[in-house]
Amino acid sequence: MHSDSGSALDAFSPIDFEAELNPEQRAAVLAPDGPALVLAGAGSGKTRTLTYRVAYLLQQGVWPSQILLLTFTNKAAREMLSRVEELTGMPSWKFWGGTFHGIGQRILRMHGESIGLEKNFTIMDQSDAESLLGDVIREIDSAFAKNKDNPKPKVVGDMISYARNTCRPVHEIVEERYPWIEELPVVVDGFAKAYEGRKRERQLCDYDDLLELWVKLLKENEEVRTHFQDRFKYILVDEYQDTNRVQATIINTLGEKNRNVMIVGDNWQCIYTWRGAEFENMTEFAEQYPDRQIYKIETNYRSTPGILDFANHMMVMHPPIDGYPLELKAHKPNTVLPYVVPAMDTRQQARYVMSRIEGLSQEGRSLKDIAVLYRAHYQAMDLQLELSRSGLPFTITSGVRFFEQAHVRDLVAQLRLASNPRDIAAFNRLAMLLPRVGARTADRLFKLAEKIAARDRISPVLALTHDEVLKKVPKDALDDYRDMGFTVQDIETAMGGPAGNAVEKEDQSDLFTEVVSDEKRAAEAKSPQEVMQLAIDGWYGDYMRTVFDNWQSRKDDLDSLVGFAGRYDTMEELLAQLVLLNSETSDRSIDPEQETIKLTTIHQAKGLEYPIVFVIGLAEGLLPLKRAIESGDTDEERRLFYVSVTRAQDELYLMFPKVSASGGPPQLLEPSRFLREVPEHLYEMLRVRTGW
DNA sequence: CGAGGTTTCGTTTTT
DNA sequence: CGAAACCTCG
Repeated sequence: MHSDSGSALDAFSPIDFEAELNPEQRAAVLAPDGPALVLAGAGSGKTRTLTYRVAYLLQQGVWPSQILLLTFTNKAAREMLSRVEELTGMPSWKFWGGTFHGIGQRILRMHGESIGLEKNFTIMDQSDAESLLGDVIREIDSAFAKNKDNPKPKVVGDMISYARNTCRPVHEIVEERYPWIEELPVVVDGFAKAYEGRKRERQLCDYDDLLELWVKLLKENEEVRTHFQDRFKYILVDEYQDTNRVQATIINTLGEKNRNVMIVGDNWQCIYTWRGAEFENMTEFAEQYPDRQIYKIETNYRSTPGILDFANHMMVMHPPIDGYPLELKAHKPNTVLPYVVPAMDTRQQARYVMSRIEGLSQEGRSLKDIAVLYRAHYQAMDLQLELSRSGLPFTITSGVRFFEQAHVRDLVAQLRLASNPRDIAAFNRLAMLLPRVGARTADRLFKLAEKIAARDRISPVLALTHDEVLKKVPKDALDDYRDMGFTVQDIETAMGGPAGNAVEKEDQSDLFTEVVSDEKRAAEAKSPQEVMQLAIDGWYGDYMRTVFDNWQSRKDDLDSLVGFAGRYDTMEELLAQLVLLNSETSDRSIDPEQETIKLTTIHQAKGLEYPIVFVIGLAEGLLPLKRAIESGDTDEERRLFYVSVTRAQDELYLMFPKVSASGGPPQLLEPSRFLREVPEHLYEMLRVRTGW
C-alpha cells in the first residue's frame, strides 16, 4: 500500500524547538527518559506538545516502531501522526499509533491464538453486542425477558460493560443500580458468563474484549508480554484522565521495563466516567512511578481572556481534584466577554443561532469557523430544521452514523459471515431480512447448517445452501435465501476461504472436498476492494432495490465503500476498521475545509476548537441533565460545560430556552446552575428580539 | 412462528 | 415526535 520513501530524517531541516514551543511545552518535549506526567490545560497546545515530543524522539534516533502513541479517538491519532510526518518526513504508518481499541485489535489479531482467539475473529459494534446479549438472555431465561420490571438487554449490557471496564464484579454494579430486585445480581452474573461463553465460542469480540483480552494476553503469555515490553521503548498516552482501569493496566504493564511512559491529561476534562473512566489513574500513575517528573502547561493560546475567566470561574465550584490544580492563563489580548442569551423556547433558540450565523457570515466569517454544541443529540433537532430551511450548509456529527446505516451493516454482515463462518450474529441479521424468517427460524437454520458442516466436513458457509437446510427455509424466502447463500459463498471463495475455488451452483457435493492449499488460496485471494465489489454486485444489490425506495442513494453509499476498502490490505483489517471507525463523521467525503457549520455533541467536540461557539440548552435539566441532578452527581456535567466553553477561540454564545417545548405540557426551565454561579461581570447578557 | 398494526413509552454521552 | 413493545391475526 505504501512505499518506503527513504527514512531521511536529515533531509528535513532541523526542528527549532526553541522558536516553535513555549518554555512549558519545551520542557515536556525535551524531557529526559523516565516516567513523565504532563498536565496540559484546555487549549494549551497539548497536541502540539505530543507531536513535537514524537519528533524529538525520532531526532534522538528512536525508531518509529519503538514508539507507541495512544489516543482517545482515531481522528486525534491521525492528526498527530500526520503532523509528525509533516515535521519529520516520517510516514505515519511506521508508528504504532491509534486508539486503545484499535491497537488492541491489532495485537490480538497477531498474537491472540494463545488465548483462543483466531485470526479472523469478528468485532461487534454495540448494537450487535446488544442483540447477542438479548439472544443469550432469552435463551437461558425466557421468563426474565418477558417480565417488564426487569432491565432490558441494553441496560443489562451497560451494567456488564461498566463492571468490566472498572474491573469490578458484575453483581456489585447490579446491586448498586437495582437494589430493589433481590435476585438480580446473581441472575445478571449468569447472563454475563453465558454471554462471555457465547462470544468465545463464536470468535466474537465486543469493544470491551479488545481491552480485556489484550490484558489477558499480556498476563498469560510471557513471550508476547516481553516482546512488547521490549519493543515499545517509548509510550505516549493522550487524554489519560479518560482512561479506565483496564487501559491503565495495559499502560502499566507495557511500560514496566523501559519506564519511558509519558501521559498527558487534564482532570478537568474528564467526561467519560459513565463508561468507567477514572481520573484517579492520574494519581495512581504517580504512585506507580514515584520518580515521575511533572510538567505543567497552563498557557492558553486558544481563547480570549474573557472566555478563560468564565471557564476558570465556573470551575471554582468543582470539588478540587487531588493534587494537580491547573489554571489557564490567557495569552490572547482581551476582547469581548462571552454572551449569555436567554430564548423563549428551543425554537427561538434555534432561530437566534440562525440569525446570528447569518450576521457573522455577512461580516465575512467563514461558516467553517462556527460550531454549535449541545449535550444530547436530540437537542439539535430544531436547529437542523431551521438550517435546512434556510439553506445554510451544515454537517452534523451525530445521529445515524455512516457505518450504522442498515444497508451498510447488511452488506458488511455478508463479509463478516464469509470471514468468520461462526459469526451467528451476522447470519441472523441477514436471514431476518428475508420474508417469514424471524429470530427463531434464523437460529434454527444456522445451527442446522453448522451440524451438517461438521458432519460432512465442509465449510459452514457452504452448508448454508445444503438441501437439508433449504428444506427448512420458508417457501416465501427460498429464492432470496439461496441467492444470499451463493453470494456469501462467492465472497468466501474470493477471500481465499475454505469454500474452495470451484463452487458451482449445482452439484456441489464433490467439489468442496477438494483441498485447497494455503498458497493457492493466498494467490487466489482477491483484494478487499474486489471482494467488496463482489458483495455489492451479488444478492444484496438486487435485494436492495426491492425494499428501499431510495435504493439509488443507498447504492451510492455502498459504492463508496469500495473505495474505502481499497485502503486496506486484508479483509480482517477492513472489517475491524469498519467497526472501530464507526464514530467517524457520517459525511462521505471527510473534507475539513468545506464551508459548513458544525453541529456536534460536547463529547464529540473534545479536543477540537472553533473561533465561534454556540452552546445551546444551558438549562437545569438539560445541562446538568435531569438524571444527573436526581442522582446528585453533577460534577461531570460541570466538566462537560467546561469542555464546551473552552472550545471557543473568539466568540462564545451561551444559550438556554426558558420553556421546554418538546413533548407534553410546556415546562418552565431555570437557567443552568453553572450559569447562575458565575459572577455577572464575567459575561454580557443579550436579549433576543421578540415577535418571531 | 412471523407480520403488521396499534400503543406506549421516553429521550446522554462513545470506543 | 419517533422508535421500541404489545397484540392479534394469518
